[in-house]
Formats: sequence, C-alpha cells, structure tokens
Amino acid sequence: MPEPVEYFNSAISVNCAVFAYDKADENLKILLIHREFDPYKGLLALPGGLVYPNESLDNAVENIVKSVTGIDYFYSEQVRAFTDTNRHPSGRVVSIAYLCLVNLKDVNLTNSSFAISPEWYPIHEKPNLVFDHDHITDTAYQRLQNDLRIKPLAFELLNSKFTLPQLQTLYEVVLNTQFDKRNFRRKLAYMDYIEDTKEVQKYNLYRPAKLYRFNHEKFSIMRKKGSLFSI
Amino acid sequence: MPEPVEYFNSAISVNCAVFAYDKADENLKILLIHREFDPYKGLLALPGGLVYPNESLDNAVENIVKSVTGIDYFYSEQVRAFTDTNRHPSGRVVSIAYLCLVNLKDVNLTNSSFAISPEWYPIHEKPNLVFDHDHITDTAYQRLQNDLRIKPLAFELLNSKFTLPQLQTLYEVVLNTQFDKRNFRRKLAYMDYIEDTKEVQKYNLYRPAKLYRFNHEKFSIMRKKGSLFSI
DNA sequence: ACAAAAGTGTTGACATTACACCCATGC
DNA sequence: GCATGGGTGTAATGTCAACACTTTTGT
Repeated sequence: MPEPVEYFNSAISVNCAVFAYDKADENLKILLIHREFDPYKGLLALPGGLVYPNESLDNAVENIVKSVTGIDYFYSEQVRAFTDTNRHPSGRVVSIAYLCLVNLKDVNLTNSSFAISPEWYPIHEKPNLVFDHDHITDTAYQRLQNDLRIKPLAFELLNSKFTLPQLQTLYEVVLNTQFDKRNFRRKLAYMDYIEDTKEVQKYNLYRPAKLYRFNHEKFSIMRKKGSLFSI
Repeated sequence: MPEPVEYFNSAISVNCAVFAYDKADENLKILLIHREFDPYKGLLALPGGLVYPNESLDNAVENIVKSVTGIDYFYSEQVRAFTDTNRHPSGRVVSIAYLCLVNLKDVNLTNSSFAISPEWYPIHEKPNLVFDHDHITDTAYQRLQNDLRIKPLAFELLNSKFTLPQLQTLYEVVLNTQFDKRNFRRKLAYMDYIEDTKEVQKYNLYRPAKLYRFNHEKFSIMRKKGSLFSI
C-alpha cells in the first residue's frame, strides 16, 4: 500500500491505570489526576499523555508514572488499544492503555507539567472521568482481577515483607471474594518462593503475624520448570 | 497537555492474523499475502494496512479480511498494539493486531489492491515475514491457544454442523496436545448448547459420525447465568 | 466377514472445600 | 486474665485422568 502523507496525521497516547493497595483502609486505589490543559482542563482523568513520534511507549509510561508518583521501577503491562474515532476532540488519537502496579509507601504524589492534584481514589468510589477513561479503567481493573490469580502481582502491591493476613485481605479486596484462611495458607505453603523471613510484624495490637518475602529469583526458576502460579 | 501539530504525525495500521482450520490435512492455517507496495514489496506479510484518520479499526479489519477472503462476517478480537519506534521504515506506525477466525469453506482467496497472491500456510510451516509480523503472529497464535480453552471459538473454525471427532482433532491440532476421547466427549455432553442435529456425516468410508451444532443463543443465555466455557 | 473409525462407563488419584479450636501478644 | 487477631489439620466432596471393548458402516 502506498503511504501518502494523509495517513501520518494521527497521534498516539498512553494512559496508565495505576493501582495501589492501601493496607490502612483495606482498599484498592487508582491514581487520578486533574488535567492541566484543554481539552477537559481541570477535569479528572487517568494519567497519560501524547507520545512523541520517536518515543517508546514503555518510556512514556515510565515518565508519566514517575513524574506523578516519584517511583522509578514498577510493574506495567499493556492492556489494549482504545481506538474509537471520536474518543478525542482534537483529532485521531489512539490510546494504548497500561496497567501499572505500585507500592503505596514508595509514592510521593506531586504535580507535574500535565497533571495537577493527583489523588488516590478507592476503585469503587471512582468518579466519572473524561474521554473514554471510565471504559479504560474498567478494562484495566478486569485485567488486574484476571492476572492476580495467575501471576504473582499481589507482591507488587505489598511491601517486600508482608504477612499472610495482609496478602489474603488484598486478594479478597481486589477480587471481591472471600477465601478460607486455612485453604488459602495451604496453597501458599506449597510455593517455595514465598519465604518465611523469621521476623514478625511490629507495633501491632495483638499477636504479631509472621513476615514473609516473595523471592523473585526462585519464582522465575520455578516458572522455567513449568510450575504455574495460581490462587 | 498542549497538542502541537508535531504529535499528529503518526500512522495507525491494523494487521490481521487470520486463522482457518483445514479438515482435509488437519492443519491450522494462517493467511499470508505478498505485499503489493513498498516497503518490502512482494515479500510475505500479514494482511493489513494503514487506517484512515476517520476510519474505525473494526471497519478496517472487516475490509481487509473481506477483500482477501470474500467473507462478510467473521470472529475478530483485538490482540494488542505493537508500537516499537523502528518497526516501520516510513515513520511512526503503530500496528493494532487482530485475531480473526474464518471457516475455510467460505473463503475465496483473491488479489486485492494491496495484497497479491494470498495463500494459506500451516502455522508450523510459516516462512519469515516482514516488519515485526513474526512477533505479531506468535502473539496472536498464543492468544488463540489461550482463548480456545475458555471461549467457544472452535465453532468459528468449523462448519455449522460438525462431528465430535472433527472437533476433538481441531483442539488437538491447535493446542498441540492429545485428549482422551471419552473424557473430551463427556465434557461436551454437559454443554446443552451443543446440540445433536440427528443427522450423520455423509460420504465417509466407515461408520458415519453424528453431526452436532453449536447453538449461539443457548450459549449466550447460559453465559448470562454465569456458566463458563472450558475445555 | 472384515477393516476402520465411532461411540460408550467405571475406577482411582488428586484437588478443593468445609469446618472449629488453640496460640501468642498487649494491655 | 482477657480481648483480639494469628495460626493450625482432617474428613468429605467433587473434579480429572486413565483405561478397553462394542457398534456401525462400506466394501
């Protein structure tokens, strides 16, 4: 197919559904920002932005999340492209959505050049967003729910040392289900890459819980041997 | 974020991984074309093309597959976006990949304005393709393998009336596994939306197999009731 | 009658669920 | 010593995998 210039006048954007888990109030939260510029200046949206023609999307996602949260390294995966012709008032803008997971305690929310007043919202109290960002959010949340059961993503949302009650509550909150405590723990006991740190939780009111650690190296060795993660 | 024109000089393309199942030689096949234009004129590629700024991607996919195969309605789903900055020599072209499933007997391969000499290739004898189309093909095939187990996609690849041996062989070929005949058939027996047509296969050498039909309406009622498809 | 593929049930192994009490700690 | 959440095993059930013979048809 010949490529007349008229094809080269679309724009690419990324939008990031950034999730964090708040142990304090046991809520899954999503990061929303107020748009600094038109269209929809001042209104709530997912963090994101247009991508330079020579910029990689991974780079764009890193920059966006880092500029808002201050975090350097975090889990991210592409969800899918959102391509409705009329999704953006300024022209043809295809948005590639990313699911990002961060640890709340590493986050330092700051205004950036394109995102003011970033804030965490419990996923079930999310206000309406601009563009098709409600749809993107729903799709990303479904992906998170799906992937949480088959990939070790929970550990991206917790501190490197965590307790089993914390882990179980995280699963229950994100998946909106209940797990039997003993069955849940038995399943984890088979996962050799979840290690007892021999430490216990500090500063808690009653019996302190043991702290565990997710060993990424052991997990990737296990995975190469064909062992699958499943909750 | 302000939107200077420099953002609006990327192009969007779709690429279609079109799969069909050939009962005759029991192969899963993928549709490849020779490119009519530069870059890579004459070389093998996935069917696809640049998308007009006001054109929906679903439309683009339909046009492409119809122009090559003559088929009007077929199953398709987005796989994901391929976005490497250097994937296309003519500039920034983001490709959105689609998985398409067609019934071989409905197909009439014809040259089109952008695709010459379309041909079916057994997926395991696929030659190397241009751009990142090998990568796209791998990803789409993995998606097909994954979805075949949890969505009723096999019926998109078979005639509306099919036999259980055909269905089982299709699963075995696409997933590259073996199933126990009795276990496989028991699983299907629980699916009320797979109906006995009371007809049998004609013109076959030995004992004729019963013909079944996938009832889409019954399936979507079942699914609404929460029943999940699984092989 | 024979060759070839279609069709059919049962059993054991394993995985999943349901369920109730003792333990460790801070106050 | 009491209040609270942390931590532990067993039995029943359901699911999945293994397995061999009879039936139907065309020639």
